[in-house]
Amino acid sequence: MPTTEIRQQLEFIEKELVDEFDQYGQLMTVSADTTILREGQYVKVIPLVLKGFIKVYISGEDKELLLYYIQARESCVMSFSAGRENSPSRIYAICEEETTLLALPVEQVNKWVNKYSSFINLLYNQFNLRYLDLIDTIDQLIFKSLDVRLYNHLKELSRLKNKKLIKVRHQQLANELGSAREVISRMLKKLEKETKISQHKGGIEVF
Amino acid sequence: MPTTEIRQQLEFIEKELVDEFDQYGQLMTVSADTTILREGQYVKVIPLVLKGFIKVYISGEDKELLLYYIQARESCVMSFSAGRENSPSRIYAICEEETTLLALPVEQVNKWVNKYSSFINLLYNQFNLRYLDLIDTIDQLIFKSLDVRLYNHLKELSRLKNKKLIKVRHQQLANELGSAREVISRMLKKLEKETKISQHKGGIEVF
DNA sequence: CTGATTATGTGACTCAGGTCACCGGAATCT
DNA sequence: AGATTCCGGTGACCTGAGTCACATAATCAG
Repeated sequence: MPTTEIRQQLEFIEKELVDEFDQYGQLMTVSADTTILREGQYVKVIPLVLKGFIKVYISGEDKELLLYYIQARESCVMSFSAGRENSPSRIYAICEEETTLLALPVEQVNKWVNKYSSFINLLYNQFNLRYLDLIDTIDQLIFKSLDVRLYNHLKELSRLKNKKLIKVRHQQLANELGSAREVISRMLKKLEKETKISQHKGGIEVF
Repeated sequence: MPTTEIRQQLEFIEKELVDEFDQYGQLMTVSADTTILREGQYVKVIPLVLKGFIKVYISGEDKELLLYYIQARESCVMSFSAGRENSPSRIYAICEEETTLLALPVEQVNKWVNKYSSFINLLYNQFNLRYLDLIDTIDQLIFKSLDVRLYNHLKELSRLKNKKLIKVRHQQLANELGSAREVISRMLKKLEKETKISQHKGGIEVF
């Protein structure tokens, strides 16, 4: 990713700060299906996603649950506060597609917070986003039935990848929703009958 | 609550900042069973709890779910970022007991963030706490069965009120866990059989 | 093309937890 | 004291969703 393109991506951040990003941050490209953070690990960088996205989830024995996605121009601020407190991660983070991100060292971020007033706005904004994501996840878990959750998830995937046709295994959907494959297959059929989606060999189409 | 006592409570915050709290913050005592924030409302102050605690929950049609408690010396930072973004609250906040808190105006907090470096640590710390609370809630919802959740909740209540004997209605426990009264009654019986708790007229005793 | 792997479909069963209807006792009211 | 309301207990039943055991497809490697 050429520097000019990055600058363009980050035009919502003041120029001097982007200069510092250049100097202290590490630009990295993560290949598809790479786990970048595991439960129990300690974080010392905060990622700023430039291209692609990061999927964040929790995992228990033989089951997992999607928490949220971090998209381009967003950041995993929670890893930041965890890093500062030196508390281990409770979550897993994986890049499903090739993803470009800027890894910013926690100590530098600390300094920037004091130096650039716009930066702190960015952080708060991100805190708020994540918080709302989690609230939404909880809301769906407790108030919505699985078919609704599945449909919402498909819409989210469609939005995220900016495609109508989603190429994804039933098993993966099951994992993301903390359910079982057979159940998802059945629900997909049901959603198809309700003409909310349609399945063909290419993938699932969301209406 | 006399000023000296408040100072004592806040000794972990630098003196000059507490002076500013004095000047700009509003000390208030909220009587028991008062809702201080509803879904859809906009927040313009951030509360710092001095005594008692705030219960935070979400509510759907005919069902609700406890998210977390805000104890003494903690703050509802999420309302802070929401206030800044001017996004409406997704949660409800209620004081079940008489609670003393210091209401700090969002604009002032913004200034203090730049002025007092220790303050920002406090904020991050709180962000992290809330984040972990939510993750834990989700974790329990998806990975634990109701009896375990109930037991954990009772332990939490016991810890929070610093009492072995908890005076609480079955109906309220049901609300907090997003379940039904009959179910909770049954589970309490079960927990009693397993000698994890015992019920008498005074309330529930947690071992 | 063929056999092997991987993905999906489906019926039968189980089970946690929610719902309903109702009861009896405790507390509160008048 | 008698009535009323609140709270907890209990059995019968229902339902969403997970599990098991297979049956088909679809895809892939050689």
